[in-house]
Amino acid sequence: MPTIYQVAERAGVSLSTVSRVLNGKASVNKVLKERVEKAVKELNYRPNSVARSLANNRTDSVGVLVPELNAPFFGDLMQAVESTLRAADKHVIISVGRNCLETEKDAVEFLISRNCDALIMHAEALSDEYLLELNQSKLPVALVNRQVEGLPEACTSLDNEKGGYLATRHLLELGHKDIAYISGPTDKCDASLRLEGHKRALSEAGLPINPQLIFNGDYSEEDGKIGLLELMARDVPFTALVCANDWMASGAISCARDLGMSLPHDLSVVGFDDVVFAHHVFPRLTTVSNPIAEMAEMSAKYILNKVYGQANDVQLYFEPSLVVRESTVKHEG
Amino acid sequence: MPTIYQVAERAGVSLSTVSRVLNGKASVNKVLKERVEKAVKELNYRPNSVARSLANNRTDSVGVLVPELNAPFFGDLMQAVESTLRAADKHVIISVGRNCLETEKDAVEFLISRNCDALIMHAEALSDEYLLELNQSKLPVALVNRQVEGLPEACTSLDNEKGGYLATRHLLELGHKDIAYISGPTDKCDASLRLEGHKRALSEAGLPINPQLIFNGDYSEEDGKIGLLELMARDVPFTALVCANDWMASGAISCARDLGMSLPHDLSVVGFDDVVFAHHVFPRLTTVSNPIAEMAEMSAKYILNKVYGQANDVQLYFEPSLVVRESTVKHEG
DNA sequence: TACAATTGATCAAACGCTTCCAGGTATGAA
DNA sequence: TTCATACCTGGAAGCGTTTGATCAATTGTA
Repeated sequence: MPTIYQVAERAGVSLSTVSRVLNGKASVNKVLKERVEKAVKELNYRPNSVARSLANNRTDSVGVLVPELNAPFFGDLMQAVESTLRAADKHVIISVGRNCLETEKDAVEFLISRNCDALIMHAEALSDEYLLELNQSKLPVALVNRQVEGLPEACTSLDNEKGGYLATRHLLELGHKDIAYISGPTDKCDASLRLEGHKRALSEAGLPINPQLIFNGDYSEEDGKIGLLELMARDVPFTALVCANDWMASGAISCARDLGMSLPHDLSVVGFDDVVFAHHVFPRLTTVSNPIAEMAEMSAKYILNKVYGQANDVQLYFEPSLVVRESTVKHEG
Repeated sequence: MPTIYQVAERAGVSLSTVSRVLNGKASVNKVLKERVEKAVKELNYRPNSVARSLANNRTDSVGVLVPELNAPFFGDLMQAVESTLRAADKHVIISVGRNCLETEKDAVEFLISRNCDALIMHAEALSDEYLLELNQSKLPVALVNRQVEGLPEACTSLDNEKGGYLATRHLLELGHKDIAYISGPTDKCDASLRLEGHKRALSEAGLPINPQLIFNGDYSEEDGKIGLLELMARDVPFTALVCANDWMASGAISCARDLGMSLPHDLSVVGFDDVVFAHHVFPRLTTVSNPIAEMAEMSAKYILNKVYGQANDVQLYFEPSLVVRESTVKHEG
């Protein structure tokens, strides 16, 4: 591997000059510049990014923390972050948090020890205070799909309340009146907002909110199944079901089918997130789209602005929209 | 951020001593060692990984190249690589290749310029020669799910032929005799081997191989659909269908249903890979499991051995197995 | 007691780059 | 022609480590 010194030697200039040519900051005599460029080509020189980082105190790398890698939702997130950052010649160091406080902290420590210039995270267990302190003391932070008090400009988020509202209103418009709901864990902000939206839609339609028609799940496929069984066991009839994410919707649907129900006629189901398999389930899932890729892209752009002096437009709030497929039909009766 | 020098000062020793304590290589007087450790704690010192890399000529980072991030198959791969490497305190830099020669080369260049110590890749477009040269001249390489001539110990791979064989034999055992096949792109090794396996199963059963029952797809969901339509248009009857991956199987299944067929009775379908959504499709997909996570883990361990002096057992060849779900049934007749 | 052997600590160079500072050259004006 | 100015260029320090060479101290041995 040739060094900058060898380039300088070959071009017959000092290494400061080579450095200047490479970074294009200061102006350099045209003749020398060309000599340097020629030497760079001939030697096939590439700057050593480690040495550069040491001198610069900046690594051009961004840590990314996600709960897991093998889930469609986070795949979309990663994809957006990687391509945005890569286009700016920054690199992405990934780390997984497993949705667990200890692991998330570990992961952050790990990324810090790697001298990342910034962090982009989808962190669910870390507290607001921790994130605030991190952002102040150590390194800039961007949160995807989460609101942290005190970091308004660093957070992208979705109007989850509206999403819940859209899902339920869609069913109401189809004539359903008895609508069950399988919620995500209500200590999580997004889950409780989605539920709020559901309730608002019911209220606006002048319908009562029956707690017997609400089940609290944990966003897992399994809990979609358990939720449906539990709701049916309560013996309050319903013709439609809203699930707070697609996993639970899928679980509920396959459970319903196992019970011998014919979907969507016996039960209309709406999901949330529009993950990749939403159209693989049968009947193809009507769901609320979650623009996670755009949110992730914006988080990346925010970091690009904040840390690397770019000036991208950044949108922080996102609106969900309804994606109507085949899992919902008119209520006859 | 405290430096090693400040630790040395506080502990009243030279910085070389601190370095030795930290790296635990040379022996250090117990008293001094404790003083150093105390100082490290008090200052909350963490070694600067960039400076360390410069001095060591080693970054403790491994580049990972995958075709895409938002696909279940590669999510499993990434997950396995990340956790294996992370446990060894190495970090993972990701880069996407989009299955395109130019982009893959770019991605590799990018990772090289980032001074990775090694590369783990699921590369489909890069030639064997390129990979060989890369491995020899620049940095060690591990290939997941691919065989490269000249790099036997660096490649993990699946017995694709056997996978194709298992899929078709399963259908034969269910009494099917007219079995269609939607292949992946036959210039790809895995696709052509899967097809070989299919043919072997037919031959062993004494059945002819009818080219009219074979369609060449490109592994996309869309081509599953197109393939089924084309096969049906050829007017050679068949009661079962093997698809060379789950995406095409899913496409074929939803197309079949759109045509009014009742699955699995009108058509048994087998997929390949057992990706996460295989059990979301309806009927739940019978498929051939592809132990991509284990292969990825082994690739990571191989790198750990080769570059970082570990001594893990590494398995290079993997056997697929059949996962029977509900998309295949006995042929009546 | 004196010397050899061994242990352990320090010094200083090296890793490859950036950038401040000083000095040199060319340009234009007086 | 001379001097001030602006513009470039080269020298050298510094980024935070690691590590081989060197040297001091301690222990053991004759």
